[in-house]
Amino acid sequence: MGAKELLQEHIAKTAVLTEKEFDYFFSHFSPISFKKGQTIVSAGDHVDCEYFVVSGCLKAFFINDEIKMYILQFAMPTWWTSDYNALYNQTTATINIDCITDAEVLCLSNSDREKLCKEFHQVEHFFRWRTNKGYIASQKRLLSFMNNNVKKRYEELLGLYPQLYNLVPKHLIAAYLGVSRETLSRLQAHK
Amino acid sequence: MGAKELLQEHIAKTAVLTEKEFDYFFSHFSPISFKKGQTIVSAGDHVDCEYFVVSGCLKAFFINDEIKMYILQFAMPTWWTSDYNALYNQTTATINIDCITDAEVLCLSNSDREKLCKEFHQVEHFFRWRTNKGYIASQKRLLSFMNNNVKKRYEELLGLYPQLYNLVPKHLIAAYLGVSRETLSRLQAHK
DNA sequence: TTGGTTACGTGACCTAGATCACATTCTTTT
DNA sequence: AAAAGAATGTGATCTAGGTCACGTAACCAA
Repeated sequence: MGAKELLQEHIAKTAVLTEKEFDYFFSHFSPISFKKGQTIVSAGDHVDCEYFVVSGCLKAFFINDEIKMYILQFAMPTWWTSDYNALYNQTTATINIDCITDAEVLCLSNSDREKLCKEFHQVEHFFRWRTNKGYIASQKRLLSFMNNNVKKRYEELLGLYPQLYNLVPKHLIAAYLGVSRETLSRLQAHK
Repeated sequence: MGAKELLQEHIAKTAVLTEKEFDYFFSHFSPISFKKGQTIVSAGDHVDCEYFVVSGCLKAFFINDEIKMYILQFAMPTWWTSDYNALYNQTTATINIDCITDAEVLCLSNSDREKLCKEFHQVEHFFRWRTNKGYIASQKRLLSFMNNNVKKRYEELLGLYPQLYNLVPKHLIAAYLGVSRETLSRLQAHK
């Protein structure tokens, strides 16, 4: 499936757009291809776009004291990612986004999103629901953080996204779970 | 300021509604008063409404193993709260909401929200932005959880909401920070 | 193919914060 | 104002997970 069809199918789940409206909507997106390891957003950058993942896997992460990395999100096909704090508040990025694998994304600028939201009630509806889901997922993750130990959080993650196990290196999974790679490694040993 | 004016001023920051439109919008809200300690939502309940806080302070919390409490949110005037997971996915509540102080809220049903969003593009716009802010705040809190020790998180919280220090008991602040009350108490001792 | 970089495993030790136990104060209720 | 119940402080101990150190295996790139 092409990028356009993927986006169309994705949007259709929550918003109703005519073929013509969707074409217009889609015309605001720019496709970009990245190689494994390439950087999309660096801390300190001005952030102007958000990204819809068509293929591959990205990570959005925070680096503390130039040493420790915490992964906020693994972004897989049909997921959206950006530094939303920077994007909405017009500040520079505090997080980084790069490619765990080769990836194709569709890029939508902040101003185009706002324009499209204004022009089409259904587009505004779509983005409300998308953010809603993100908010609910984020609350769940926060709760899991407070309530569960590493082992449970690891099992929970693999339960939700089994493909991660083979797709991303273990030390990145550790960085998502907020533990050291050594601790994660020991978990697997004792099963 | 009355409940109506508070809501009107709150909405006006992100959405433009005529006086008449706002009156209609407001007619879907039911005011309710609660006493300190009263429960608004219990885990297991069917959740039908979300709540706009007019006065007082609520807490939204999760109870684990009937023992430990984790506070997801302190809800103060102009904040919205509910079990959004239950509300949007039509499942029963997994979290509880009750009153830390006497409180007045405005209650909006899920179906009325969706109806109003459909009827007024501006209302949909408002709810998109509200959720957006919530999402960004939730991401920040998650990051703070991974990145900071208890002391820093405590200072961060009091920096953002100084009024909490006198308003809510320390063991609830501990439950928000995800630490034991003893640890929080010791933090204060050593300054 | 070989040398360098990145990923992963594992032992030894350390520390932030949890848990348990009990004392003290502050609030309600009567 | 007294009694009961919350909220808080603080010592003694315990433990999940971090840190450091080192070894091995896998994956490139030249």
